[in-house]
Amino acid sequence: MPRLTLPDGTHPELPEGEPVGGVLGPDAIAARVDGELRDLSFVPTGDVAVEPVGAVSDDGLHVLRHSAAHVLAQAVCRLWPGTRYAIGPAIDDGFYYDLAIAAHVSADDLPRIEDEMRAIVAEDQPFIREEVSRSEALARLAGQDFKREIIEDLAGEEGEVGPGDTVTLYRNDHWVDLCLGPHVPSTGRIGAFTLTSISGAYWRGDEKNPQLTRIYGTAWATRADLEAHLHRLEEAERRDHRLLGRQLDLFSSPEELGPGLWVWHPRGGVFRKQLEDWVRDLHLARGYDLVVTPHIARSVLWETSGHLAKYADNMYPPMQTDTGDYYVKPMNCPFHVLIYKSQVRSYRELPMRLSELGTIYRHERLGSLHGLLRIRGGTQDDSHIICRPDQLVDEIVAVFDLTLEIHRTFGFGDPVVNLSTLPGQTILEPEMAARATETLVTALERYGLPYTEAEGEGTFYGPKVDFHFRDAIGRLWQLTTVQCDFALPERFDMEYTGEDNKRHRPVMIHRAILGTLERFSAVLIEHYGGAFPLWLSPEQIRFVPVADRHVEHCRTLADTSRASGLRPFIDDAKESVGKKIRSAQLMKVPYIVVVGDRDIEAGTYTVRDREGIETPGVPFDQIITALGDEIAERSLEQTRFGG
RNA sequence: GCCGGCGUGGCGCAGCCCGGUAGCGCAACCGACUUGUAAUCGGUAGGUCGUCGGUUCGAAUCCGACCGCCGGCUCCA
Repeated sequence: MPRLTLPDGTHPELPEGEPVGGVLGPDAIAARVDGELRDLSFVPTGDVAVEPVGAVSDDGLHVLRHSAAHVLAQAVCRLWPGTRYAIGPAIDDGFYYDLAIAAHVSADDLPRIEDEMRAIVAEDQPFIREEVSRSEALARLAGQDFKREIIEDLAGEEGEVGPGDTVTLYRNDHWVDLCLGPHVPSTGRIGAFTLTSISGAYWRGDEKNPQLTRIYGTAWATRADLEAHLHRLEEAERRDHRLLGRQLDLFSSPEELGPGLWVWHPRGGVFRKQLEDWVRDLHLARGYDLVVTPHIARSVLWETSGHLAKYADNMYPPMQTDTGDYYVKPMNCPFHVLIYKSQVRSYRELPMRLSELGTIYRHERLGSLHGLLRIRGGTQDDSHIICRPDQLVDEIVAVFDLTLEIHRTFGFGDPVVNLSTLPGQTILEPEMAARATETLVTALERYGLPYTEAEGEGTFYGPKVDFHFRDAIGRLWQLTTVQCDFALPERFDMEYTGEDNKRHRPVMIHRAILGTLERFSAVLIEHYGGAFPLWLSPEQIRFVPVADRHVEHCRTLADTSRASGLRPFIDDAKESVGKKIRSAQLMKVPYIVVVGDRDIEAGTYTVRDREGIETPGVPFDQIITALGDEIAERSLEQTRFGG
């Protein structure tokens, strides 16, 4: 009789041939047996450690969602016999299944599919695991050519599953799928789910392969969890920068401009000025030099840099002119190299930190464009640090430090750091590649940053470290990138004269901390839900005259505010006070001051903040001082005038 | 780029399936009210229905091409 070890330390014995589920209680939907995720129906052959897996755990949700994916495919097969099913994994927050459906199915059909899924859940069909030979699996899944391909591929893999080996099938009712499992014991355990969207996806993600219909859904342990999740989605929708950008009159992308290109309106422009001035000042304070470079350059520059060889797909096509072909820049680095090379450099000049808010154009795939997050024209806070090899680690560590300082200012959570190693296609010699990666690792360890490795995600000229930051509603955004480059100095034959009076090759660090300002602005808008901290707010204080006779007084207040460096606005529309308050709130104006007879007489004012909290009797210079302080501190909280 | 959905005054939408020369709300403008913390009332103006072509006596509506927007195309049974 197998002897079990349960998490509570007890060691019950399990009758021979009995499944582990029997001892795990009613809440378990799966089990962890000696660390492996298993079905409740798993029958141990010897002594094992067993833990119950409940639906609320990460493991449990994964199992639940994977099972829901099966039910989805099963439902579609019931509705449209002849449907071929490909893959249906659990993903973050949900699941999907890729299907070749024997009919044209659109979003309108989702409720129908959902109803069919509910029927299957109501039937409470047991999930039955079977281990069968490959040939039997092929027979059982006759006509399922995607499954056949997977089974045939498995046969080709070394080790684990050789030819003739068994594969696992899961069956509920008469519907069979090739699957490793595990699954919930029966369909009745899939409680709270809903289908969310439908779209196309290629078989195995390759556009040369046939296109399948992908149906997405989400599943949770309880209805309350599902609803909370749907709420989070709504919250994300409310924060959508494309929507807020229009509502707050920040920017737009008129069709005449072209896809992925944006114009910034006055309100967006003043926001960007604040951001840009601050970033530039910060760089100057950290020993960077500001440079300015043009938007286009001759093709020879891009030949030397290697962009034309490796990056041409992402560049706008060349323009022919009387002096040859010119390309619009997709990166700033070659220009900064030219600045470096404008003189003979001494070791004493290094590190040289060249910084620019450089506008670049990339011909991104049409379908990948997305608001300001994925654009074809944008401005990077781009710097290139050119240094001696022995300065490299210190310089990278300094970049990490600046990165964290900048992101703390915006109130992001702790970063998730990735080290991306080189991709297959690179212009680097293997030896240089190894050195570059090693340097980044040393810097990460020196600064004490925990990181995970992402293989092959680096750029064509070097490996990189990326920082992802968590926003106010828990989403991660990749913002900062730091790249270590031994290739461009070589290609451009960059040199400096060393202490030994000999010529040496410098090393280059590419880094963008905010990334693209457009993209970063979008992230900030979503992070703050459009309610910017005062220092970034396009409009900082709005004066609302109660009647026409108060407009003049508002002008005086606004003038004083402006003279103190604030951005005021007077709403003298012929509307009710209530209406004007409402429109100010909708524009997320930080402070509203209603001005009427009472205030003018008293010489003090009532301040209303974004929360709608009103504080009466505040002297005007106190308002000015307080807002000045809030701006100077770049505070993330509004001033409480009540004390 | 590929697949699917969508494209109607500045914005959000109805009308399209079952062709017969466009409608609502907000915003804008004008007028009245002169107002005290999230929408005062009344009126006016504004669209050749993304573009081009086709079918038809007649097209926002049907068909085709193009342009644009949205979602997806990585997470390996």
